[in-house]
Amino acid sequence: MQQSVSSFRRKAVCSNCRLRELCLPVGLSAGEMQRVDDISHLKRGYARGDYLYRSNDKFQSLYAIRKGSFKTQVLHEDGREQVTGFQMTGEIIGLDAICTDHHTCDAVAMESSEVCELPFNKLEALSRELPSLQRHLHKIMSREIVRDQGIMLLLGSMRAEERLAAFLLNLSQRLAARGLSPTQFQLRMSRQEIGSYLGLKLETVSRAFSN
Amino acid sequence: MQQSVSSFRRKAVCSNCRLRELCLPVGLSAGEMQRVDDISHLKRGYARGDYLYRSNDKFQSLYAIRKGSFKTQVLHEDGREQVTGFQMTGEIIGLDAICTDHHTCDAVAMESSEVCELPFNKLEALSRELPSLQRHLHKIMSREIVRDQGIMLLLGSMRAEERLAAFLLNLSQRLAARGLSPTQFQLRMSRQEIGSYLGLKLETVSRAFSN
DNA sequence: TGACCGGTTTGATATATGTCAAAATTCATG
DNA sequence: CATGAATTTTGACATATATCAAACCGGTCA
Repeated sequence: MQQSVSSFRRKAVCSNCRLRELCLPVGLSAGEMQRVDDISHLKRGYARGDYLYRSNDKFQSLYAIRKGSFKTQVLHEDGREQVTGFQMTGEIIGLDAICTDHHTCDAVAMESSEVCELPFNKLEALSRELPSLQRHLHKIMSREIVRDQGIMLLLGSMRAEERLAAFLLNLSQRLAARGLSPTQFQLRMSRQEIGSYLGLKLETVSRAFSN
Repeated sequence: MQQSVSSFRRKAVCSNCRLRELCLPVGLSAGEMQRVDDISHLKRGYARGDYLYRSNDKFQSLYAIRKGSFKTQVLHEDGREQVTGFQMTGEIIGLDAICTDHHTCDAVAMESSEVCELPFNKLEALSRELPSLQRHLHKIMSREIVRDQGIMLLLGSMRAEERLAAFLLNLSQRLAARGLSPTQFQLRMSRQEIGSYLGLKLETVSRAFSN
């Protein structure tokens, strides 16, 4: 298996989720990181189409994506759906649920995926002890707010081609940040899903690609 | 003045900002509330058009709106602007700035307004001591994320009239929650601003109103 | 191999919203 | 109270995107 070496290293320092390698360069010491790891559980075996959580599910945990990718979507009562994001390795999902204690969107795996479950009560308790964890958590939430602002700008004031360009650029940057090729990558999402995310119909997305 | 009685009460229990009356029914004891109040400063005298903060300003504080209302907007380099929200009494703004330590949007007063400044470092320190404050802060951030999801749904999949209806309904609910008339109220924002918020041109907003 | 199936592309046309311009209204100011 | 500026409404028309339909793929499975 291509993972045996890193698995070994993981065993040595991080019995559980190997969160250190996700969640970005955060100013946590090894010991602090270990404590976060101690409260988290690895959950594997999500296949394309599997739900990580559904709207209205009781809120228990945040999830750090360890492998694969997910989409999040909100559903209007009348069946309309809006994809609110595509999340990849190292990103945290579930933040929407804190305010009502229930999830307000669905999270669906887009490929074979694994996550680290982070029980939120424990995370809160730990972040009272560890100021740098506390700060990190706040930054993650704030970053999500800023991301959302960007999407509002996109949906509110860009035309179809610009939206698609912005989307691809964003994807490219996030891939590059993970050491993957920023110029060549496979889109895990359908035209339909991209369209929902960008506020366009799939035909429009398709045409925007052809041009 | 219509405020003299409550001013007196304020003096007695809350020297500073009278935060207890804002920021919603939060599970803080009087003593805890007092401690939050102790770190906050009242800032008054914002007139229509005044900036509370600007994009790229160094992040210092969150602001609880104590009187009046603000709009927040992000600017695209090419001059396009997108209004990302209209905030009223009791709402907290500035959360976007945590992640980069700089504000990512402008906040502009829409009428004569006052805010309580909440220095974020102190707020974080205090929330390490007071779990219920910590939880409250997380809920506020999460609520903002959920609000943004709702706007994405609006911008991504509703037609002009629906957007306007959703906007007015939301406004009405927030006013009602503050004990104001939910059926009759004055719009403090221009057609242009509403349009920017809803991803529409002002003429379209105007027409949607007429129909 | 061939038939099927979901997803995608392409085409023809419809429609919602944008654009530009003028009239109407409201607001500010002297 | 009068004047002009700013905002809003209304109209005629342009256009980007949606809609509907058909053809085109690329993979899966018998």
